Amino acid sequence: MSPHRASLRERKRVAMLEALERAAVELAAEHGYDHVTVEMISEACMTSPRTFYNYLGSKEAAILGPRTPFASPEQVERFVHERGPDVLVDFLSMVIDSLTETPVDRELYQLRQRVIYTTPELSAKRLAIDGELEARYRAVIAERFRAAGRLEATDAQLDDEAHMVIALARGVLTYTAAKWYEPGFDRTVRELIEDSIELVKRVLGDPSEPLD
Amino acid sequence: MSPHRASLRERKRVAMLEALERAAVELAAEHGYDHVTVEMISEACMTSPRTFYNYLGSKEAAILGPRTPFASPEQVERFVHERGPDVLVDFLSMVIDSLTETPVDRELYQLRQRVIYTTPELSAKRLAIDGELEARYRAVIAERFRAAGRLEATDAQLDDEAHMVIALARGVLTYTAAKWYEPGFDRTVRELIEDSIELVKRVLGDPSEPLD
DNA sequence: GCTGGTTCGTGCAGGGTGTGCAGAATTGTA
DNA sequence: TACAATTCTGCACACCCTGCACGAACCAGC
Repeated sequence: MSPHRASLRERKRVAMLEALERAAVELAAEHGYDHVTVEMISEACMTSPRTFYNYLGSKEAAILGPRTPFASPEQVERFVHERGPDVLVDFLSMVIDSLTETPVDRELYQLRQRVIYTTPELSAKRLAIDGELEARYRAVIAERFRAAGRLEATDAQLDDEAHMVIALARGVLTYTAAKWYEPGFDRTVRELIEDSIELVKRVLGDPSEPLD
Repeated sequence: MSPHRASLRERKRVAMLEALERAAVELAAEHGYDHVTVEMISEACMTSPRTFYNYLGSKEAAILGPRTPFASPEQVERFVHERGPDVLVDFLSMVIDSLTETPVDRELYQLRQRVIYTTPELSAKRLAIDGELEARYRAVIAERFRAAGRLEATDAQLDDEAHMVIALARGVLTYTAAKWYEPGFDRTVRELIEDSIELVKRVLGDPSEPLD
C-alpha cells in the first residue's frame, strides 16, 4: 500500500491490536465471556486497561472483532444499475463478493464464532449488527428498483419488495454460512447459493402444494 | 384467575412494576435513553434503585417491556399436526394468534417503539430477541415437516427448509407490523398477511422474469 | 546522535450498571 | 396484638467505561 515500510509506531499498534483481540477471544473461550475482565485481557498483553479501551472501545468489540464490511460504493453502484434476470442472485453475488474480499484468519474466526455462539449477549449483538446491514442493503435494493424504472409501483411498495428480497437473502446466506463451515466443505460458494435459492423456491412455490 | 381478590402485596407489586416501566419509558422518551439513570427512574416512583433492580433486573428490560410471547404448547401442537396446504400461512396464523392474545396498552407500546427505534442499543437488543424466537420457531417448523412424514429428506434438509420458512415469515411480519402501525390503518391482519404473501411470491416467482 | 514536537500510553478520579448481603419495614395470619 | 413471612432498602463491592493530564515513546530535522 504505502511505499515506505510501516513505521515502528504503526507496527506496534497493529501488533497490540491483534494481541488484545486474540487474548480476549482466547480467554473468553477458556473461562467464559462473563468471567473475563478487561484487566485480565490487558494484563495478558502487558498493558493497562486504559490502553485496552483506547484500542477496542469495549470488551464486546474485542470479541466480536472488526465489523462485517458493507459493499463498497462501486459494488453498490454496479448492483443498482445491473439488469440481471434475478434481483436475488445479483444481490447475493454482491454481498458474497464484499464478504470474501478481505481474507480472514480462519482459526481465530472460528474461535470467535464459538465464543459468540455460546454467549447470548454476544449473539444478540451480532444479530443486531446484521440487522443494521440489512436495513442499509434494503435501501440499496429499493434504489435498484427505482433505477430500473419501476414506475408502476409507489416508493412504499418498492421498499416492501426490497424488504422481501432481504428476507430471502437472509435465509440463503444463513444456509450458505452453515454449509460453508461444515467440516467436509468442498464446493464453491456459488453452487451453495444456487442450491439454497432452489430451496427457497421449493418452500414457496412447490406446485404440488398450491396456496389455498 | 384466583378466586380471591389479589392481596395487597400483589396489587402493590403490580402497581410498582407498571409505574417503573412507565416511568422508564417516559423519561427515556423525554431525555434520551443514555441520559436516564436508574436512580432517576426509581426516584420518580419513590423507591430505591435496589428495588428497581429487584423488579426489572436491568434498565434495558424496563424499556423493552415484557418479552414477546412464544406460541403456547397447545398452539405449537396444533400447528405441528396441522395439514394446511401452505406451511407459511399456517405458521403466520399461529404467530399472529400468539401475538394478539394479550391486549397491549397501545399508547405505552408506541412510546416504547419510538424509544427503542431511536436508541441503537435497544434496537439491537430487540433484534436479538426476535432472532432467538426465530430459532425456536425454526425447530417447531422442522418438527412439523417430520410429523408430516417427509421421509425423502434428511433432518438437515428439513431444518434448512424450516429456516427458509422463517426467513419468509420474517419478511411478511415486518411488512405487516409496519402497515399495522401506519396512521390510517383500517384492514384486518389477515388481509395484510395475504397481501404480503402475494408480495413474496411476486419477488421470487414472477414468471415474466425467469431465473437465468 | 541530539533535540524539539508530536503522538501515544498510562494512572487517576469518577459516574453508571448490576449483585450479594443483612437488617429494617411492611404485610399476612393466628 | 404479636408473631411469621415476605419485601424493601442501604451498604459494600466488582466491573465497565470515560475525561483528563502527565509522562514516555517515537519521529523528523539538524
